[in-house]
This record gives sequence, structure tokens and C-alpha cells, in this order.
Amino acid sequence: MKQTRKEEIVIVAAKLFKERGYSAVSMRDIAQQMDIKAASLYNHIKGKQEILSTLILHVAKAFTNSTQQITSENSSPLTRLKKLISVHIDITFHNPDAIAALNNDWMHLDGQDLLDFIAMRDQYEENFRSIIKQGIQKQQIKAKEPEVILFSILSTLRTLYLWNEKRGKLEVDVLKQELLTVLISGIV
Amino acid sequence: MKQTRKEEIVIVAAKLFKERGYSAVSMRDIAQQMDIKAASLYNHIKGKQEILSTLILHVAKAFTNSTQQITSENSSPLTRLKKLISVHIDITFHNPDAIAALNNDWMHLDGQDLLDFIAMRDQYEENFRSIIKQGIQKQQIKAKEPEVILFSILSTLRTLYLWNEKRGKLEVDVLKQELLTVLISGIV
DNA sequence: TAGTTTAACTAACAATCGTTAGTTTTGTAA
DNA sequence: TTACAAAACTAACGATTGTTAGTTAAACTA
Repeated sequence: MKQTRKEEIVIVAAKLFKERGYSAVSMRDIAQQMDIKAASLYNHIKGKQEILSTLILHVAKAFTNSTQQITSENSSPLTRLKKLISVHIDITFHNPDAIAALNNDWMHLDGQDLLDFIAMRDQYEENFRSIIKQGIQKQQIKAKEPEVILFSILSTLRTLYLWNEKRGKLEVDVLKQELLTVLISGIV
Repeated sequence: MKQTRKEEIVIVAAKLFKERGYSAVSMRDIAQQMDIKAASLYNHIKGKQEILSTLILHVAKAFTNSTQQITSENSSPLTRLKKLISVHIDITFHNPDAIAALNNDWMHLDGQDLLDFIAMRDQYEENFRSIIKQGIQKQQIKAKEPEVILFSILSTLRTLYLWNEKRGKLEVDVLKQELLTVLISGIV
């Protein structure tokens, strides 16, 4: 799985975007990090915008695909909710830098890319919401306000990328299990 | 409570920072939003950096003050944890734009401001951690990994500012109660 | 009303931005 | 070794950035 020069650029840029944000990173910054000049980047990419959209839309599609599949399963709402959380954790730890951009810099997408992203994001959220509502209806979930549950779970999952360095010795599987417990069963 | 021109600038800037991020907002953008020219801003502020640090350090201090007080109370860990969460919600809904900047643009602080912010942030987190650990020790909290609990609660609280518009008809007190339930007791 | 402060203005600066054009070097295949 | 493609380079562009200097208009104070 050798990566192309374009992929290298996207990976390097992602790290910088994560640290400083899209707007605060210049093409010269990215180039310097690769030991080349800014103009050379344009042999491989169309422009700064293309780096961002490649980065974000790629993981956005990963989320959409997995989620779509789980949502249409036949298992119980709670089972599907757990799977949704589990998959989100997997994707996050596999692309932490891209997800930082997705979270923090999506508003700098433009044109059709921005519209596509928002559509995927809304659908992802709607899938989550639908499962939670089904869970409440089947009395597998007891809280009254689906929006509060949705918000609480999504907040935790979305911020998970920040935990990649910090989590230390905690293995992904242990973290996943512990997080599922906390999110589903509470802490008391 | 009439606000000075400087405060007006900070408020207007905060809204723009929230939408696009600090680096993507120019002094001319801020000025235009106030129907004046960019150079006129400098009659009231030293520069763009001062807007950001005023904005962020002000709420950071608010968090530090309330949290410090609650942490040193004599009540049970779980009571203190609930108070901490409650205060965080109050401060958030009172300054949603400033908190957006605190969350997303703190890394653009410079010099002593940056050091001060990081110190306050670390201490805030440490206060939270300490209470959670006490709760586990006294068996009021049952989960094994304090870091996972800390992370989950803080993630939800930190993202709360996004919920200001979205929360719709949900009253702050209702939201607070519901969120406390979800975070503490889980959803099943 | 005269004097003074406050807050706006115009004009411009040096630096940096994303990007393009044209050229040279590097690496590969015949 | 020659030919060609890939990927680097230098140089520069127009636009935009944060900010300063100097000036003018408006609003309070004596």
C-alpha cells in the first residue's frame, strides 16, 4: 500500500490543520513540512481547497457507509446503537487527523463539497436519532428527551479524536468497552 | 449595564469567530459588521490578539472561579460533581460565543495569555478529575476508568455551546436536569 | 461659546496569502 | 545512452492581511 505524493500531502496537511486550523496553515507551511517549495505542491493537487475536501469527504463517506448499513439492520435498537458507537470509535482511531478537520474545518469547504458534507452529516445524525427514538419506543432506553441523549453521545464521539495521544496505555478495545458502559449505563 | 465600544467589538468579533474561526476573520470583516472602517477599531483595542484574549480569558476565569469554589466544598463527591456540571451549563448558555472561541481558537493566543489559559484549563480538568476519583473511592461512582468518565462528561459540556440555537423550546432548567440524568445515570 | 476629548476617517505600509508560468533537475524505460 | 515523464525549482502576480500615521468630524466639558 504505497501512497502517492498527493496522499502524502494530504496526510501532512491534516496534521497541521489539526494543530492550527485550516485557515492558519499556509501552502508554504505544508510545503516546508515536506521539504519542498510551495509551488511544487501544485504538481500534485489543484489547490488548498482540494486538500481539505479530499481529507474531509473521505472520512465522511466512511461514516456514511458504515452507519447506513447498521441502521438498516434487523437487530434491536440498543444493539444497533452500540454498533454505531463502536464503529465510530474504530473510524476515529484510524483517522484522527482527518476527523479533526471534519470537526473543526468543514465550514471552509466550498461549493458542492460543502453541500455534500452537510447532507451526509445530517443523514448521519438522523440515523442516530431514529435508532434512539426506536429505543425509547421499545422501552430499551428510558430517558425522555431523545435530543439530549443524541447530543450527549455525539459530543463524546466527536471529541474522541483528541484522545488519541492522551489515552496512553489504554487499549482501543478496553477504551471502547469502557466508553460503551459509561455512555449507555451511566456512572453511578 | 451600558457596554463600552471595546465590549461591542469583542461581542461582534466573537460571533464571527464562532462561525468561521479566528484566523478566517479579518479586522475588515469585524469593522464591516459594525459599519465602520478597520482602522477605527484601533481607537478601542490594541489589535486582533487583544480581542481574542479578552474574549477567552474572561470566560476562562469565570470557569476557574466557580470550579475552585465548588471543589473545596465539604459536600459529597457526587453532589460536587453535579454542581460542577450545573455551573458549567449556566456559564455556557450565558456566553456561548466566547466559549466557542475558547474551545476552537485558544491555540491562537500568544505569549503569557496562552500560558495563563493552559494553566487554567489544566487546573479546571484536574479539579474535575479529583472529584471523580473521590467518587470512585467512596463508591458513589462505579466505573473503573476515571479518565473515560472525565472525558465523556467534559466532551459533552464543551460542545454544549453548539446547542444554544438548536435546543429550541427546551428550557435551560429542563435541559440541565435531563443532561444531569443522562450523564450520571445513563440511558438504559 | 471655546476647548478638549472621543471616535470616526483616508491613505498607505510591509508582510504574507494562494496560485501561475516557465524552467531545470531527477528518475525510469527503451 | 537517449528520450520522456515526473517532480522539483525560481520568480513573480494580484489580492488580502494586520497595523500605523495623520486628519477630520462629532460630542461632551469648562
